[in-house]
Amino acid sequence: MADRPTIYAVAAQCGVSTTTVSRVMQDETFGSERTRQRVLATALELGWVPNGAARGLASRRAGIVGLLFPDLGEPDVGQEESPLYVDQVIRGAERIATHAGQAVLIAALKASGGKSLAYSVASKVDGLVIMSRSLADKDVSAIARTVPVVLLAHKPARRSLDHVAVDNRTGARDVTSHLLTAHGYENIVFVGGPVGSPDSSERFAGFCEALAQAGRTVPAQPVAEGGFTELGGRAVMERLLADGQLPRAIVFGNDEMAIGALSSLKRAGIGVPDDIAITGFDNISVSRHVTPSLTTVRQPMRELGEAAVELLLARIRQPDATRKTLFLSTELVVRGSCGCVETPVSRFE
Amino acid sequence: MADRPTIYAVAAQCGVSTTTVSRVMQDETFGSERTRQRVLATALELGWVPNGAARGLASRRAGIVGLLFPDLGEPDVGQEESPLYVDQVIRGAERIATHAGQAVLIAALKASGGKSLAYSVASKVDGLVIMSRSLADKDVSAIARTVPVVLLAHKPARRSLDHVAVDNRTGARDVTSHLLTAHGYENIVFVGGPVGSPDSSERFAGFCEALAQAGRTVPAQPVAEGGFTELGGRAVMERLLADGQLPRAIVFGNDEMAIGALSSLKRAGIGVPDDIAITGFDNISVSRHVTPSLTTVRQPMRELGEAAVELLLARIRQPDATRKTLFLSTELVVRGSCGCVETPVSRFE
DNA sequence: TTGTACGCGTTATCAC
DNA sequence: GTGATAACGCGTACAA
Repeated sequence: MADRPTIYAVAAQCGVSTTTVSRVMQDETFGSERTRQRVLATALELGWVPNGAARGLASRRAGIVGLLFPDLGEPDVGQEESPLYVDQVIRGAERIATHAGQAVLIAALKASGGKSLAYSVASKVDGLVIMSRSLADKDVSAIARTVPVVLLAHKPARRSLDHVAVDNRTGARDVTSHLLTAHGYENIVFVGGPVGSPDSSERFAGFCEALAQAGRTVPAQPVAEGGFTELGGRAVMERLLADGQLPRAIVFGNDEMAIGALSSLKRAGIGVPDDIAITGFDNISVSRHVTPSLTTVRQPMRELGEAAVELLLARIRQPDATRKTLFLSTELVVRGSCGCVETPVSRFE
Repeated sequence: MADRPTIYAVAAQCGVSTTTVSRVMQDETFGSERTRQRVLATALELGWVPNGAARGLASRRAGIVGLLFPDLGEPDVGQEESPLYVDQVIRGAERIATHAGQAVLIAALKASGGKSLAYSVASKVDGLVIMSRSLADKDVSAIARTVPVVLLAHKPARRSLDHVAVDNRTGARDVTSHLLTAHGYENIVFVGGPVGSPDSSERFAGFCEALAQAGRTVPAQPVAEGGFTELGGRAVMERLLADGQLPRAIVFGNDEMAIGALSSLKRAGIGVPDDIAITGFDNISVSRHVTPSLTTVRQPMRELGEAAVELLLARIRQPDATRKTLFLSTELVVRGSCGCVETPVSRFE
């Protein structure tokens, strides 16, 4: 561990210049076969590995891409087996980066104080993928001035940054169309998230598109807003129940709200999907386990990670290319709450 | 993006030496308040961030720890939501490292060709956590000569490397004791994994300990070997069924085998747990969803990641401290297959 | 408290 | 095909 050998030692040992050693290490096809073998052999003999920092300094390339994501707080002991969507993104990013010979530096940013960590990471990498809600906009901007940045699932970026996001609109359209086409429900409504949420309005737009496509009346706005929370979904459902005018189906803006609604309906003795059909959005892990299991829309998190790194690598190669925005398709996950026959959790064989 | 400013630019701009700038960036309490503020202000103004590579080269510290894990191959489309245990390890490692101001570099190593990536990562970090089956032993040794290494869940390390692993023996003892104490089963047998697997023999040893503790006859060896696969578990079960001498309970060396056995029993019309009780080991994600749900032993993957990085940081601080091996406790996961009342998957509220 | 000057280990730019 | 040498940007003895 002490005194690691340097390129000088290797060069001296086998009687060539450091230049030659350096080139042999980088270029698979450099020099005469004899020189190559000699260099490689002594490197192995001395146990020499090129120093990453020195390499990075001289070549101005770290060979590392960074991934910043929001820290969701202390791990929830009971829930710790639930697949966090961030994990999927990490795996996707790792896959593409490795393929391109880049390593991946990851950092979970806490809501407070993640800032310095973010700058620290930024100084060590050739480029950065920043996930939504990891970092304040101004810090993102500052960092983006020092290193290429790709935004992941951020709200529509005003800046000139590359951006990868999910096609919320089509996802919502698909699930709504399913309700319309496969089940022929007449009275379908949409429950949105927080007012002003871009995700929510995109999903509402998709909902409307499906309705229009089917020749139905298109509402001007969501029938209610549930704030994207389970509690909010329950509150909305209680109100709808009180009104006494239940629709035949409800498209919720996300899974949490749908699950909240499910609990209200259960308590009220209303059957799902027989009396009313319910759908969500996101495909969070509990959606599969509620009763009935929730029909929803899956976000392709792994693919998001992959696409983000691909975009980033392209940007690193061509810093002046025009900014790109990529929308990935969602996938309809049909389960029981829409009225389809529930496929049981797969057992064996 | 072009021509990032250097420490010289900042020093010149605010009329101090580079030393002062450097110190202000590292030491929260350096210099007069006035100087500090001036430096910080111009750094912000110029958008200067200390170059990570230069820093690493000069200080001989990268501020990065690496994590090498085996690449499980192409993601399985259907299964992609299953929480991979590696993800848990990553999160644990990330948590501790971040806390210590270190970033985490991750790399999935393919069975073939992961070697060069491993060396590349090794050259960029201050230390490395290497998970079991990521890398050939000789490469681990070679890397360990250039940078501190902690082995994670490796088979008992012959080398003088720090090592974190799971206490298989106690886990197996716990689950066996549960069968003995909580249910009072008389005839209990153990089905092992591949012959020669250290994990399998440790678990068998724990099984025997529990038996001995309860004053039962201790077998010399497992009643059968199922190779740690679902198919193997099924084969073993078929044979036991053919013999006609069913034990009252079977402790399987891992979940896969237990699940294979479950399917055989179902087909044979034997009731679990009423006719025969079954337990597994590992707590893989499907264990929760089979019928009956599988009583098993959870391996604390997140804690493994945390412990490994803690050990690594200690090792980096004190390269010459004596080698440490850490065994983490497992956790008994009681579900339905042992005969306990099955707790339903938690719904809402 | 602050500044000078050297070294960290490699790559890149020229020469040969 | 190969070699000398100047960057690369920062940390840090040492000096002031």
